[in-house]
Amino acid sequence: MKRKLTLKLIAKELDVSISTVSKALRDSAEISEDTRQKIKAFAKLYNYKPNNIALSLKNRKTRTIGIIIPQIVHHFFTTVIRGIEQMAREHNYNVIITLSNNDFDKEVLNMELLANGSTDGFIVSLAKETLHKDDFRHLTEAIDQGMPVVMFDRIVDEIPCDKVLIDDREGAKMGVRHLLKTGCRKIAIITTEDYVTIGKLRTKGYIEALESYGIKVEKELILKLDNIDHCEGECSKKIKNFLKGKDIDGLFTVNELFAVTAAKHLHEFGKSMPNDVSIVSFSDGELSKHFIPSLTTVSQHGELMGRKAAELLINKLERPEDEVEEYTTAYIDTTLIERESTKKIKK
Amino acid sequence: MKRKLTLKLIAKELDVSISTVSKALRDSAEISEDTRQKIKAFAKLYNYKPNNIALSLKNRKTRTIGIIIPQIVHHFFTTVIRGIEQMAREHNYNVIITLSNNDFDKEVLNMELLANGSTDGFIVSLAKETLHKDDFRHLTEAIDQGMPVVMFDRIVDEIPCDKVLIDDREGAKMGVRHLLKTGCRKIAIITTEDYVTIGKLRTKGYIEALESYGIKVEKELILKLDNIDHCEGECSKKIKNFLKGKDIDGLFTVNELFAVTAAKHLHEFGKSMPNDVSIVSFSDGELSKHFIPSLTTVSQHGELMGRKAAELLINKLERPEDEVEEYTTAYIDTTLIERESTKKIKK
DNA sequence: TATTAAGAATACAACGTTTTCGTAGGAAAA
DNA sequence: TTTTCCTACGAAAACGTTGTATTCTTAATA
Repeated sequence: MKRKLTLKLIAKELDVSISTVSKALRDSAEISEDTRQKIKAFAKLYNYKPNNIALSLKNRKTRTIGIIIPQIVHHFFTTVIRGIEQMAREHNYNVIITLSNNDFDKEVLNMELLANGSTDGFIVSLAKETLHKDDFRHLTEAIDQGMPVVMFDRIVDEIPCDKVLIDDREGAKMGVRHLLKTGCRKIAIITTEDYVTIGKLRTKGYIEALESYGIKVEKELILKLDNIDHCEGECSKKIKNFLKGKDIDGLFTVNELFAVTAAKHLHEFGKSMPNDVSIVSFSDGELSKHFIPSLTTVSQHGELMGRKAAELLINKLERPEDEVEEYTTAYIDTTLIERESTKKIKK
Repeated sequence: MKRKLTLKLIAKELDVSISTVSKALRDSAEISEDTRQKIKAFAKLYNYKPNNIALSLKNRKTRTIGIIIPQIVHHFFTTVIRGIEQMAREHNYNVIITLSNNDFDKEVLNMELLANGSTDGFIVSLAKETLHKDDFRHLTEAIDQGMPVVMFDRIVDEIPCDKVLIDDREGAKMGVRHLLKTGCRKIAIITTEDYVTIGKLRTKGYIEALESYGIKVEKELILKLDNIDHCEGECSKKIKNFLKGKDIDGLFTVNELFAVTAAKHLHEFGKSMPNDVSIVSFSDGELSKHFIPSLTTVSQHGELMGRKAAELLINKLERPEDEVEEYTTAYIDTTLIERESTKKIKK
């Protein structure tokens, strides 16, 4: 197991000083053409690569972005990560990903860990438990220490930092209006409890869409569930009970899982889609695409979101010292993707 | 923006030397009880945390594991990552994830990047292009430099390192035998070209299962496709043509996407599942669970795989210098998950 | 009283870089 | 011959740690 090549070793080998090697490799004019070539040839031959850790220490910069997210198994997050990765790569940054598993303590731990030298800044989507606890000291602390933070998706308004959001209200509105345009008039929604921001906003969009058509919002057509990562047992049962006997012709759900679970139960009740009930779901995933019938969705563009978040962070990281603090909140538009779970719009 | 607290700053503030601070914080007996308490109190008050970068440089250890995978959007990989994360956390290691996007150059780049000080070792699943190119210098180089490498899933035999594999042959065999047990006799397989190891092995398992039932393997019941990340257009068409007019009663596929695409076409052909055709798929994902009918799958336990890979790597990282090199290949068993796409076994 | 031992703190080197400053030696100018 | 100015290189500091070696007190011993 040979040791990694360092400037020191090259210096010793070629009988010059470390500084000379360093300068030669960085093409400094201080070093004669001859020596420079000799050193570069040697370095290339033995495949010298500077040690990033040493560079980080020296520069007090790591060129690394830390991502802190609740769950990687969500397709949405994976697309966001891809977006961040892309943008980071384009600007020569690396990316470290850590998972909070929706656990507050782990989120705090992860941040502290990364804050101690491993990253220049953070891109964060908060754990559910954190939102519940309403405790954001780990975030404010990082910010106080001069670490830029960008929050996305699961954010909290009070924290002074850049934010990237899906335009949830507008998206839900668009989705529900699509149901309305295709002729649905009795539209239910399956959403999350209000403490989950996105659920709240999407519910709002649903209500606004109905109102814009002059349709009265009926409480018993709204089902609020805990936002969990699977929808079996209890959750599935609630949906079943909610749908049973309801004479709806449209259904809007805030995520894919609610949609397919509902579809299953509707199927059991002998209802067909889209003829008896049309479905539109907020979504990020593969499920809707491959489901039979494939689901019309309000698509979230996680990749764009990631790119935007990374862009904001990198801007902050590279702004001159004396620039005034200023925080942006960016909204990522959603797109309606028409598939088989809704009828064609009547012309 | 206040600067991060360092030993030096504490030393200056308390008017002692840096060494004293360092030692006090590490509870060295060299420092008097008094001074120790004073320093620890100060450090705690101002929330001192040692700088990991400096530690890494000093110790020539980062306590970080680098994961290099083709795609994070695959549910399978996300479960593997979770397993690695878990095990790493338990042993006080961090995890850095980078994506190759199935691109050879990016894989090489990523490895070089991480190899230059950022990680102590690697857990790798090779990019498709890398397998195609048959060029593994980046791996052997890392290994030569004393960086332990563990390969999983997409491996290559020649590289001297630990490996973790799904028992693909056995898994496929189990899946196909399940079809046989439920009464299927004319079973097709949709698999990948042989250069993808897992496809090859799963095809082998399929053949062995048939043979164990004394059923002749028919070439026209085997469809080999390029292993791609989506199955639309060309790929979907091939499957359609393959299925058209075939009088099969069972279908085994090496991944979920092939399965649902096939299911769609069978649906179009008016065939019902599982009555006309039963389906078993190798799988890792959510799709099978929520598909209608839900798919019987050979499940892969990515989390276990991740845990095992991390365990092997950490073992290598922490073994004494003089221990003999020895490479393990671990197999992770698969489990058959019965769902609605197959009939009940006749007693 | 002089020597030693202990206890308590500090100095220093090292990890691998980059960069600022310094200087040796030679050529050109005075 | 002396002075000046390049050219080409090297020494040293710094980033934040830690471990070894060293120094400085003070108290105990001969």
